[in-house]
Parts: sequence; structure tokens; C-alpha cells
Amino acid sequence: MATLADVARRAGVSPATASRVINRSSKPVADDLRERVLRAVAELRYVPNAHAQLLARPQRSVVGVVVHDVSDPYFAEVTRGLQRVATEQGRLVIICNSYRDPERELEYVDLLRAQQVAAIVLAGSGYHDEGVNALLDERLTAYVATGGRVALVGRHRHRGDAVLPANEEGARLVGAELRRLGHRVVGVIAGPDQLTTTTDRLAGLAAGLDEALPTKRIRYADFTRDAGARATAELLDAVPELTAVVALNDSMAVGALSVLRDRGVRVPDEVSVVGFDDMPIAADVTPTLTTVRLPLAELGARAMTLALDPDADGDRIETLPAELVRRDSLGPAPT
Amino acid sequence: MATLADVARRAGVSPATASRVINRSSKPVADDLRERVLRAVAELRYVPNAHAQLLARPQRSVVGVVVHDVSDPYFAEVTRGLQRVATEQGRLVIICNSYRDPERELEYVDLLRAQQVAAIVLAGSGYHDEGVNALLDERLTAYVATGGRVALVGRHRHRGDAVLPANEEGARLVGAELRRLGHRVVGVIAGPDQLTTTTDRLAGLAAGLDEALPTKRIRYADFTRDAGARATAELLDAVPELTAVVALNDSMAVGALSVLRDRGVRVPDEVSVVGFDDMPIAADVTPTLTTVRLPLAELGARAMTLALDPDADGDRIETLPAELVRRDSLGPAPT
DNA sequence: GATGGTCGGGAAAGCCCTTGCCTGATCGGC
DNA sequence: GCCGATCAGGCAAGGGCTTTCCCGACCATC
Repeated sequence: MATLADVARRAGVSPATASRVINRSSKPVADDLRERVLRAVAELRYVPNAHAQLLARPQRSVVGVVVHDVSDPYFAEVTRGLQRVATEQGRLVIICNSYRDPERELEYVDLLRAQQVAAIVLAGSGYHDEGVNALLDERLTAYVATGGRVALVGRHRHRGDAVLPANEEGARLVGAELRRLGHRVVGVIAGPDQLTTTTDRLAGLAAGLDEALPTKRIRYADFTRDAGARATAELLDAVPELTAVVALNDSMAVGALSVLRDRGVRVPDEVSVVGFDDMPIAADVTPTLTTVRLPLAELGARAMTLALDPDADGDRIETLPAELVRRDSLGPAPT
Repeated sequence: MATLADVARRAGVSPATASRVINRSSKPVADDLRERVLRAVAELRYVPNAHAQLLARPQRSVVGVVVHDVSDPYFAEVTRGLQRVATEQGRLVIICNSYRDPERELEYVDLLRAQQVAAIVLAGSGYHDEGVNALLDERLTAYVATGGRVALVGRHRHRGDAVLPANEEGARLVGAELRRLGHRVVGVIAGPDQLTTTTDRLAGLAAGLDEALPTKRIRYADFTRDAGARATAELLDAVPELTAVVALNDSMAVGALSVLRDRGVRVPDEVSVVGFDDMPIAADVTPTLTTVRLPLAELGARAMTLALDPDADGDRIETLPAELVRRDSLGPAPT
């Protein structure tokens, strides 16, 4: 690997001059020297060692993102928003997948700290595990204390600015709509119960339905289509009288639709289905899926903006609105 | 930010000893010193500066991935495979999105070189632009010359081991099946024509159909659902007699289905639709989508394996098989 | 022609860490 | 009780780069 010294030698100048040319330093350099340096750079295909640069000039320009799982469409969309803003501001983004493992999340936070990133964005629901939260808090606090910035997407129990989707309100809208349409026995396909997203949505749903949700009518799955399908099958067997299934994300709602289709249950005539998140697929399944739209890319964009804004105070909480998208999978309860 | 010197001072030892404790060096350290160092580390929340470490001990452990767009389900899946293997081998992955911009791809390659990554994986179709290819080649060659490793997914026109999906063969299968079912006027919704993926698939399709594809029956879109829908609408207007539409990915195929539904054209009775990639959505639309399954996660996993294998020679080309998945959207041509 | 001011370029320190080498101490053996 | 071996720990170099400080050359000025 060519070094700055190599370039300088080849150009017949000192490393200092070479550095100044390469970094377009404000200090003037004679044209012929500049040209010789640039030629040497090209010939040697020299790329400055970023680590040495960061050591010498501790200028943090990379942003770290720890996300539950980028290949999940929900986070893909959030990530898109994050990246857009980061790119606009000339920042490189390091993406790390925690796969919803709190331990791994902790590891990645340390790893990003070690990389001296300018900011850390934690995207994805928080956990109910207080032990993990305490550890995470400690790490993030230490990071912030050294000038790092933290932004959170979809969680807020730590230091750092937080941007939240209106999970509870969105679910409340769903509950109210179901109630209006006469549904009295509603089953729920929930996400993992240690996630705050799950509990927030369940709470909102109960509020909208204006009644507590009996445990019997809730099944916990892991947000994937197939787990949603299995949970739906169980639920249908356990509570045959239900008239509606609410899945706490669209992937699981799609799984629910497929089980209902397989069993010959008509949607929405016999059973209604409601999803959550308004993923692209929601408009393309049959029947099209009634769901709650969350401004996911916007969520990411906003979080990155806060993370990169030196004036942000670090304990702001913003909530972005949810919206009920009425499509064909939801109808009045059968009489 | 606490430094190693701070830790050493607090523990009352030399930086050398502190370093050895922290890195679990083979050199023995007395238990009481070790404990004092570890206590100081905990109290100061010390995390070693990764840049300084990499300077001092040039041990490359990070892998860079440049991908067209992680939020595209195709690449989400490839990335999942890449990450799985990287994680298994204890490597951190830096993901960069080129958004199919060759310039940005070049920039990211330099950026990753500067980060001294152990390997660079380029995921996504190559370009037909020879100027860009030459520049990229030059960069990659320089990188390889300094001990870097390169792996390519879905492209092969550069140095480095390549893992390819059987694009041409998959498309040939589609063409042959259409021919067998009596389709004679087939429209194609293609991807961007500067991508090799697009041209490979077009070539395979023509081979399978056993006839050249008239330009008139090809529309180029950008692999997104909505562009696919628009292209399909145009195609239907321009070639009303067509009996089948082949979209070169599933997103566009879904767009095609939606346009056909809107126009009241029955699928597959009046027009058949075939997709490509077998994304999860393919099994959930109505009618379910006949498509070509590509082992995407496997593709990523294999590429990462090669990238991290010190014995790989750097010019291997592996092709992973494609498989036709028959579902409901393809039927015999109407008579 | 001497003085002061500018300007371009280089020497070298320092960023934080690792590690080869050396030293001082401890221990066992005779 | 002394010598050599062994061991733990510290010193200092060095990795690639930036940047401060300094120096020499040159110009303009009186």
C-alpha cells in the first residue's frame, strides 16, 4: 500500500507539502509542485489511510446505525431515510444488524464507539429487559459524554433524541374502527412481547376497542409472515367465534390472509384482517390490506437529521403520526 | 474520550501493561495488576480507539460491501447471506449503497480502501459502460495488489472471485416454458439496459423462446413496482395482441398484475405473467406469480466465504442455479 | 543597500496504540 | 551464598498522517 511518504518521495517534495496538496489545505502550494504531487498520487493509486488520518485529525465523519434487521422491509424503509440524509450531508454510514439480540446491540455500540463515529443511531423497538437497558444506557451515556451524538428510532428509553412512530395512536385508530364496524371478538397476532413496539400497539388497540384484550385472543409471533400464519391458525382454532384478526405488522397479516384463504374463510365477509406499517405489499395482496401507515423513511430521515444537528439537545422526543389506510380486508362484522 | 494512557495512569501501570491486559496478550501479567487495569477500564468506560489499533497492528477485520440498494428486497436477501457468513467469522460489515450510480460505486470503493478493509464485495449487476468498468478495474487491481480481496455478486467483469445467479439459464427456462404453452407474442418489462443482468436475462429469454425479441415488445424500467406498472400499460397499448408479459423481476411483475387487474384482463386466461427472483411477495399476490427462483442469500454467503478465504485465487467464477417456480399466473396461450 | 514583510516549503511533534527488547527482581541449584 | 535462568513489567519505537512552527528566499520600501 502506497503511503504519503511514497507519494512525497516520488514527487520530490516533503510529506507536508504532499499532504497539503491532497487535502486542498488553505496553505498555498506552487503550481508545479502541486502538479507533481497529483501525478504521483495518480501513478501510485494512492488513497490516504483513513485510520492514520483520523488519528492525526480526529474529525468524525462516519455515522453508525444499529438496526434490528435491514432485510426486514420495515427497517429497509427506515434505513433508506437514514441514508438519504446522511448522504446529503456527506456522511458515510456503517450499518450493523443486531437481529433483535440485545447483547449484539451492546457489542455493536462499543464497536461503533471504537470506530469514533460521529453519531450512533439505534433503530428498532426497545426491550423490556431492564438489565439490558441499564447496560445500554451506561454505554450511551459514556459515549455522549465524549461528544458522541445518539438518536433513536422507535424507542426512547435512553439518552439521545428520539423519533417515534405513533404506534399507540395508530393501533387506537384500528381498535376504534373495528368497534365502529361491530367487531366484538378480535384476535391479535402480536410481535415478540419483550419489544416495546408490541406492547405499545397492544395498549392502543385495547384503548380503541374500549376493552381489555383477553390473553386468550393474543398470539405472539416474531413479525415474520410464516410465524404470523402459524399464529393465525392457532388463534382460529382457539377462538372460532372471532370476526377480526389484527396483525401487528403487514408481513404477519399476509400470513393470516393466506391461512384464511387456505381454510376457505372469506375476507372480509366472514373475518376481517388488519395489518400494520403499510408495507408495499399491502396494496398488492388480495384482498388489499387495511393497515396503518407509518412514515418510516421520514422517521429515519428525521432521526439522522437530529443525530447530525450539533444544536439538537439530545433529549427531544418527536412523534410522527400514523394514519389508517382503509382497503378491502376490513368490513363490518358478520351478523 | 479516555485513552489507554488514562487507564494506565489510573491503574498505576505502564501503557504497555494495560495494553497487554486489555488484549489478553499471551504475555503474563500479575493478577493484582490485571485486576487494577480492568477496574480502571470499567470506571473510565474505556474503549480502545480502533483507528490507533489498526495503525499499530495492521490487522484488517472489517469487510466492505457496496450494494446497489439494500432496501430492495433482492439485495436485502443477498446482504442477509453476506452478513451471516461475516458474522460467523467475526467480521464487521460496512454496507454502502451505490443506488446504481457507477460514480458513487467508485467513490465507495476508494472509501473502503481508505478504511483498510480486508475485503470488498461488490453486489449487484455490472454496467455496460466501458469507461466506468476500466476505472473500476484499475481501482480494484490496485486494491488487490496491496493484499485486499475482492468478491463480486452478480457480475464478473473485474478481478476478484465472482458468484453469479444463472440469469441467462433462468430466463431460458421461462422462454422455453412460454413456448411450450403456445405463447408467440411475448412482451418484456426489462430492467435498466445498462445493466448486465438485464441483457443476460433478455438473451436467455430469447434463447428459450427460440426467436429474437423485437424491440417493440421490450420496455425498460428500473426494477420498481410502479415503473413496472407504467411500462406494462405502455406495452399493452403498443402490442394489444400479446399473450404473456415477462417482467425481469418480481416487483415489476406485481406492477404488471395490478395494471392487468385494473384493466379487467384476466390472468392467466387472457394474459400470462411471469416474474423473476421469487421474492416472498410472489407467493402472496393473486394470482400467485410464476417466477424464477434465485438462491440469493446463498449467493451472498458464497461470495463472503470466497472473500474471506485466504486461499481463494481471485478469479474463480461460480454460477448458482436458477429454478422455474410454477404458480398460477402462467397458463397456456389463449387460442 | 539594509530592513521589514511575505510567502512557499520542510522539520518534527503528536494523535493512540502495540510490541520487541531490555532491565531488574526473584528463584532454584549447586 | 553466589550464579544463571526465568519472569514480570516498562521503555521506546513505529505505524501514516496532519499541522504548528520555523526558516530561507524573495520582494518592496526607505
